[in-house]
Amino acid sequence: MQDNITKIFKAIADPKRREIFHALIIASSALSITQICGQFSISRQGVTKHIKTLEEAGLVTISSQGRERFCMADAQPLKQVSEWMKFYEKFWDGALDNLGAYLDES
Amino acid sequence: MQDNITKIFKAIADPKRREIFHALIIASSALSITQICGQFSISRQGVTKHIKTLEEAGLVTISSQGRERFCMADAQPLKQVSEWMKFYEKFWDGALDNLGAYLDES
DNA sequence: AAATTAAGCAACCAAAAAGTTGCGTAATAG
DNA sequence: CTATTACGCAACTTTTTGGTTGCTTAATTT
Repeated sequence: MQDNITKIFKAIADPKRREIFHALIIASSALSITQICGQFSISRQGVTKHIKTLEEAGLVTISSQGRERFCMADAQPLKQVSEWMKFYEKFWDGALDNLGAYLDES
Repeated sequence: MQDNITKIFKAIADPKRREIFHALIIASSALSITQICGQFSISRQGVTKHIKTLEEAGLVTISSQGRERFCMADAQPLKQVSEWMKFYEKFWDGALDNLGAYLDES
């Protein structure tokens, strides 16, 4: 499909997916699909699709128990985003000065 | 359209746009649309559209000079991404321990 | 055993996104 | 003045995305 970091970026680019991810992060336990549905105004299948996207990005892990599928957020992949951004931080504010710093270190 | 941070996320979610942004960041001067085109295998209009998306996210600023439009990257909006991520950093590695830290500070 | 519940799958739909081509126009070069 | 260049605009195509509904299956309840 697309490379890993693109999957992560795309996953968090959607506001509803960010909401779902957030809900899972702050949940005290893993949540089933139905439990997640309860918090949002979209259909179960809609939620399922978002969860799948998040899962493929590694931002959600799922463990099946009986007929239920419990979802847990995993923030780890966001490290990759952080890594990606590290390069560009040099260019925040007073781009020219920091560009100098960048050139120095290379 | 959509809120500001979503625009930023969406802008950088596309790999070609990340490439263009990168090319602009490391360029020693502002680049015209045509100059940017030279580095990528899509049509000029394709580039123009990507530039527009980046511009709307605040990641590119444009100054017109005669018939040319010179583009410059601005990394500043990425700060917002960094801000957004700050919350989730607590949950990297050993989620449980860090969750404790999060609960303490709230 | 029958009814209910949790969820997957597939098909479908509408809107957005990524990209193209064609044409017009204003600035610059010859 | 003419030719060329840099670009915007508009229309159009294809893919992707966000979302839906209907149906099925497998676990649970009652």
